Amino acid sequence: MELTIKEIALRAGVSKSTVSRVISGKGYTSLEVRDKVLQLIEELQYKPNAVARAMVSQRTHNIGVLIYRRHHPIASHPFYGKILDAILMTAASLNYSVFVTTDHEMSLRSADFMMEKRVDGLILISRLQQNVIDYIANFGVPYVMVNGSTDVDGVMHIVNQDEEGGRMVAEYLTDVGHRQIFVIAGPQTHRSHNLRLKGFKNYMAGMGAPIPTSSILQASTSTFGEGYELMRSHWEQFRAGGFTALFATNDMIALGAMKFMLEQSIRIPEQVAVVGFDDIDFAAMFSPSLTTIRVNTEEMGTQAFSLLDKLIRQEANIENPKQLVPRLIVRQSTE
Amino acid sequence: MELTIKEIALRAGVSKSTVSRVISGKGYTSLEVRDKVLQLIEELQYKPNAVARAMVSQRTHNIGVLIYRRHHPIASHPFYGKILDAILMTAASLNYSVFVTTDHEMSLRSADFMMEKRVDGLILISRLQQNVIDYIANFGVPYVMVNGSTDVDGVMHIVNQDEEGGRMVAEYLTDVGHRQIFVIAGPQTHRSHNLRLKGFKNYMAGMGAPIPTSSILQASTSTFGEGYELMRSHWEQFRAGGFTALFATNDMIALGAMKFMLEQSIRIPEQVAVVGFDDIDFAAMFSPSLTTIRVNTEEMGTQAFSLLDKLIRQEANIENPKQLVPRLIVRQSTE
DNA sequence: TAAATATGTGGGAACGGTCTCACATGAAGA
DNA sequence: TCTTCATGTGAGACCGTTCCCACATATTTA
Repeated sequence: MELTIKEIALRAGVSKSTVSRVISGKGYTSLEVRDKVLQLIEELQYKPNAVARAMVSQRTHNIGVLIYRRHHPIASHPFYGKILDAILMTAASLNYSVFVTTDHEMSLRSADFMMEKRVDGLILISRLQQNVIDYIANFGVPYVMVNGSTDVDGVMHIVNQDEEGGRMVAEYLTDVGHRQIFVIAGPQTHRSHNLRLKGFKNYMAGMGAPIPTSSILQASTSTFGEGYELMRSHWEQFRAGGFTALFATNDMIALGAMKFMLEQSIRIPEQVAVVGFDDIDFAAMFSPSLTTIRVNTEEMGTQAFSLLDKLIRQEANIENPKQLVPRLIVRQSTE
Repeated sequence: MELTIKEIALRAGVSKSTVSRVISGKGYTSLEVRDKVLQLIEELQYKPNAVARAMVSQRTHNIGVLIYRRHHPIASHPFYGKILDAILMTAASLNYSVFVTTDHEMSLRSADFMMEKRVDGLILISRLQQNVIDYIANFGVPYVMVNGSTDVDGVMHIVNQDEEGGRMVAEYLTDVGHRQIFVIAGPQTHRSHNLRLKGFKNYMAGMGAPIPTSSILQASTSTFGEGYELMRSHWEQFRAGGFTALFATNDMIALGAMKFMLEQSIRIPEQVAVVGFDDIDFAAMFSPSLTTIRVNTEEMGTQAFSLLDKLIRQEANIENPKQLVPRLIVRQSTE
């Protein structure tokens, strides 16, 4: 049925051991035999069976990416999708194949599946519950977390310097003269939103212009719709408060808020300056384009995979990853 | 080392055949033995080894998604990413795992890899060259193409009714009074752009208002940047021609063109009405939101996988998929 | 010249499952 | 009572590789 090493061996008049040696390049083979076998492989389009290979080597050279989500699939998510892309690229360059799965929060189904498929390692993106980590750790598969909702002791975690990013926003906005700044903060259940807010607040307090709780709106999801809706319902408060700038802890929220304001013919940045966070593709495309803090998603994906690879290869002295350095990108929404 | 069926059998005091029977539910097993084995499996957290299973069943229950790209990874692409998401969902519900790979045009590296991994089937997204198809077909693996750059004889192809969509745009724009319509057409190398343009032109000609070649701009890529750039370089021509509407054969181009016009303080839709195609998420978020033709990407992904599953299961009488029905979504950019 | 080493090859166990077959036993049908 | 059949179990081949080991032969080294 399937074209096997045995068939090649038969045609070449040698044993399968010899063919195996030619393919792997390990051990001795005469030039004569090598040429013959290689030619046969080319001719018959023989592809080694990675399944059988995994069976004996106990390594599949496959990894799994688990993306946790609340309600919707997010492989196409403007932020997480970028990270995924980088993982895909890096993995391919190191000859790994990648299973991509999304799962409901708390569900172990995907994780289960990946265990059965005997992936060499896992990358966990976004929110991740303790039970999932326990489950995976229990199974003994190496894993790396990317931009998780919380830090977990002993878990390798690739994250951005979110607190520093929040500080940068505050520094920039005050530098260009803003004092009355309104904030829409993403879900408190997520680490990055909390740290961004923290960095921002701390700097402002340090400047002698602390942000009162009343100027901070708590978003329940970090979506465009939520940003739009919160801006709509609080516009009167915003206007009355004499605010000149808005900081949203991610771009999606910022963009949603902007959309509402533009519909009300509020001029950005003249009446309201807006700063987001993430630098998703759409931030630059929006009109006006959005000033934001760029999170190096490509580096996140690359680092996550490289780290996982080290873990898989059981390299010695693996260091905890350094937090990624964010960068302020000034665009039309503030100047 | 690994927890195997043999170990379970040992502890339960039965043979591995019996354990296998309990797990698969095939054949007879006494209630007593069944309970004991099941309890042991639960207790020891035994996960059947899908690799070994694939070895004997000659079915991996894995499929591969190949996304071809020109220059950049596109798992995070606003259009293809949506299709990918739908595939991921559908596949998961049918207990398949999905390898996602992107590759350079013409490269067979990813395809090769998928063959070695012995995927049960392949889904090919976007552009796809004859050589890749030949290569895969030669290997005898079932495959389905989604929104490919060209139709290929005998290849199952999930596509949108692009020509009909183009017609809908023309009908709508003429209905609301536009006669002087400017067009930016995406790359001629892609089937969908050609058909969208064709449907549009045919309707206009039928209305006695044919579109002269001079009002059709040929884009070399279907990107935001290209839309922006083409609009910038041809704005004078546009203005002088007395055009009142713009049709771009996809949303990204349309959005790019809009971005330029908004920067020039051109009012949309009062001065220029704009219609795109695809209905990517950003279309609704942009300000003004974009009137467009919705392509049912979710259905595309779902159909693609369902079809592939039928092919894999060698179901009888598999019909060629029906083209998906597009829908006009009217938004702020035209009214 | 004998022993050690380099070079080349094949046999067969192992990886962790599935599945066919043979073989029990007990109950039902002739 | 003898056959038939449903129920329950275990032995062992097999899937396509890798890799260890045994065994040649040729080439060095002592």
